[in-house]
Amino acid sequence: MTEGMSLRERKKLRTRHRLLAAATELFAERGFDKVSVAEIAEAADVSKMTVFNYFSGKEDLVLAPMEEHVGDVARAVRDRAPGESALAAVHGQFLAGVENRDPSVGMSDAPVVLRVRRLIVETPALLTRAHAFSMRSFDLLAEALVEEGEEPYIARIAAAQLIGTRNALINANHVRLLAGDPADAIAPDAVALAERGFGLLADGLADFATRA
Amino acid sequence: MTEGMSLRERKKLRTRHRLLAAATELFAERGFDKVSVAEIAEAADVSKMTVFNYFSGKEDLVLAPMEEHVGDVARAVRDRAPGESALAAVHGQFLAGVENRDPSVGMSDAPVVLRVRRLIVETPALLTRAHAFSMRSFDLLAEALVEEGEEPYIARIAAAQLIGTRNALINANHVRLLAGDPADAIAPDAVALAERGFGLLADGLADFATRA
DNA sequence: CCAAGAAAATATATTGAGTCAAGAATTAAT
DNA sequence: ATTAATTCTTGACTCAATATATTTTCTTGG
Repeated sequence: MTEGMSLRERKKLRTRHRLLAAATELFAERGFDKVSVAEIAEAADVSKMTVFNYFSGKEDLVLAPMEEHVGDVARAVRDRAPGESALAAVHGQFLAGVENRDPSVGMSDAPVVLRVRRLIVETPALLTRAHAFSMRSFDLLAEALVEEGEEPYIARIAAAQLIGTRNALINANHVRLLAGDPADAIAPDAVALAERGFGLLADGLADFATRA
Repeated sequence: MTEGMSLRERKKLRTRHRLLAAATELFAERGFDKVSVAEIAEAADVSKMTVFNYFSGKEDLVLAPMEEHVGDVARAVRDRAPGESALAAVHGQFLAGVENRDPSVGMSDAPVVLRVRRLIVETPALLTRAHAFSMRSFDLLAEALVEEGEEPYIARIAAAQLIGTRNALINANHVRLLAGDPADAIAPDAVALAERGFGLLADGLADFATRA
């Protein structure tokens, strides 16, 4: 696993893991805001500055793993089969994630995932940062659509609709997981809600919530 | 305008305006991050703590005026005519804003508005905070839809689609205004793009960006 | 009109996140 | 092995934000 790495690189990786472990431990114990970066540095036996060298902010000590998924949606659209619409690609990628119980679509009930998730929802700074990832996800999707020849402004509108829908679906999963439901119990509902949510997008909101 | 206010209240309002003016001035001159709150306090002839007494953070010195509009969309939906859909209400409210050259839909080319807008887009901290307002806007809209009897998860999905579309339209306006186009020049395009964007939502994305 | 009480502004101190310039350690090249 | 280039680490610093105590300013009942 670490072969082909220089001493420097191996050390770096170990330090990174020490920092993540120390931070998660302390945050889970006392909450995000009640732990200072200095304490984390001390627990991982490095200087405060080194923490910022490895992570671009205190928030990233929690959210770094999530960052790898910002390109998922755009990739799904780029890689879609001939004849498939962007919406179908996004829908399909979501369903695959549900099937795999993937944390990136809010479908893992692993204790460590839930603990981190709980930490995120009850910490405004983390929610904000998580939202920034979603923004990035949106940008990448819009870019992918533009590269396919869609008009930029239209691409951005469609991307907003697709990402917004997906986020709402992920959120619904989080709500249920944090309420204590096991992933296996909510998976069928997640699939059904996705059908309706993306269905709304496919068929239109024209008559939605029409006042009596 | 200020009748019915005690001397204290009038003074308070004036101090608030002094602070906003001083902050905007300094930020425009040297950039958000290069100005300290202490300097703003000094320029407005007030103590540092008073700044935090009037505004909940440095960011609000720029974004406070925007906060008043977080409820606009939800209100438009609540107040819509019988027979009108939620989408039509949001669309209508947007068109009205375009017509009035309202900054809240990105349609004012007043120099001071443009300066603030430029400041926001080039300052990550401000973008983040602005995004939080949009989040609030979304929550309020979802709430309004739930109160009308829509299922909560569906309401949140629809709200995400509506707010996302609207934000993308507003963004398009900002891009063009910052490129130097006058509001009168972009208004017709804004109306046309809204037609297409909300049209996408009304008629569905089913065939959008289908791969050849 | 004035004195007592309420509200607001100020001065000052503390905490904690994030930046910077300079030095220490690792790697690569001669 | 010596040196040069690169990368890591650090201590000292800046600044936002909070907390506390003191002073100034406004209101109001007698």
